Amino acid sequence: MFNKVLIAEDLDTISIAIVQALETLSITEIHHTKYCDDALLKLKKALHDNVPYDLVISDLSFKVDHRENKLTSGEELIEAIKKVQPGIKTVIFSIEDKSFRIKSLFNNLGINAYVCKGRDSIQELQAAIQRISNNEEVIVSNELALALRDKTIFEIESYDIILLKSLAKGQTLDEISSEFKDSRIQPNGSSSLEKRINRLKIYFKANNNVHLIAITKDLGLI
Amino acid sequence: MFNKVLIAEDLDTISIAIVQALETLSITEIHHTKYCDDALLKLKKALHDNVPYDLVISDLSFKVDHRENKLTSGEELIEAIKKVQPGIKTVIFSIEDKSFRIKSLFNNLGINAYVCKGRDSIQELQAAIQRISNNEEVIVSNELALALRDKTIFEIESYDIILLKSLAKGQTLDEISSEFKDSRIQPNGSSSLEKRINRLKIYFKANNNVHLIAITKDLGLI
DNA sequence: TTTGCTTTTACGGAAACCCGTAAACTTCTT
DNA sequence: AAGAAGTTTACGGGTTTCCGTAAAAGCAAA
Repeated sequence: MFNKVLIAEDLDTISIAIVQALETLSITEIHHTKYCDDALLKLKKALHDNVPYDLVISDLSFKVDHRENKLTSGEELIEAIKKVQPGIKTVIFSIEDKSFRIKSLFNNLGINAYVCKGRDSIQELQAAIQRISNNEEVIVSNELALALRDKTIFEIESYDIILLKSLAKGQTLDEISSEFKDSRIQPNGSSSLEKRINRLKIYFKANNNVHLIAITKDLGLI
Repeated sequence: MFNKVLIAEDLDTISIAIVQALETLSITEIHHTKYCDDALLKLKKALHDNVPYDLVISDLSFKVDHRENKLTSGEELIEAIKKVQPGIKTVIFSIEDKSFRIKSLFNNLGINAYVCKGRDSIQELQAAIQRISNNEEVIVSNELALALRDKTIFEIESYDIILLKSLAKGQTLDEISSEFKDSRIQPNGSSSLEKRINRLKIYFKANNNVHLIAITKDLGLI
């Protein structure tokens, strides 16, 4: 089992429960931060002092408040952590249940487990930690496993995200077209943009641009 | 101080912390449910047995799972509760921080306090409960108080919400027009709909319909 | 270099939007 | 009952989206 664990979770209510859950796993050193920046700092310090953490458990979204922070999300935090301590084990513990986003967490960040906050998430979290410490393979909490195996999930590129965000900002196709030309983003012909949007509309079963933006916003894609 | 309190909160991690917070206020009877339907049932039972609850603390959003539920949100739960036990005190404890929505909770549901889940929410929750038990007036957790006093907040009617939701569903103005005629919603001329949408676009500084929907979705209005 | 395939771009017409103006209808006052 | 004020609807024309077709450009294999 792990010895030293770092928790990044802003909600006081939740962090209490996580700490309790870890204590029952007889983990001796449990540290907790409410901000991503603090978590990275603690991790660097521990590494420097030769008493590194074995495991990080992080939320995805952190509330913004008066404090200025460099890292504003769990994704950014994990990315930064992997740069300074690539071998560390990571668990995401979040309310997010959109398969799109979770899939990208495994693919892009290489997390070891994803546990979805829910009605029995403490058990799931404990089980996930157990399995990671036994070096079992990547772990997804129950209901999500199915969604992720679904290979039909359309591969949305960052290009599509930029395009959708531009639309959501109220720009016309011509405006987006010239913006893309300025930023050297291709394809940038207004006709190609149309075609790309059309692909998205077909995939998401959207009647028109308004519908498309509503759907992708609901999915948390933009 | 209250004697008998009911908590409706789906996330196991959070409910643990709430229960602990209430225990330190020396509240003797604390009950907890993970589903809105169960909460209403418990409340009815207690009322029938002549040992009613004094206070309800509820989350706003509840995860959907395998179970079929009549009540799917904290709003619906509070509304149902007020029908069977109008005098009961109610607190909403949620992550939601959109002033539009919170304002409507006070106006439409008549809740006694709104506490926003955050980095120091346990203290705030305890303070709110204290104040309610002393019969002090309506309570909003700190940062929100300012937003709510802002009288400039545009009065969005339910008509506007329906209109925006129809747009977000991808319907055209003509489709919405005939739908409104069927549902006896007025005004329903496609020209009037345009005018109304235009008012919203001016208020929200939206360039076009796509932009308008993106903005209002971000605000949690739809 | 040619051939075939894919991607990108261009074009054109129909539909939906955007926006201003004006007519028709309500409602209220006198 | 007539007029004023406000609301709802109709209409017209410019812009943008929407959608099909086709040309141009890029690329790989022969």
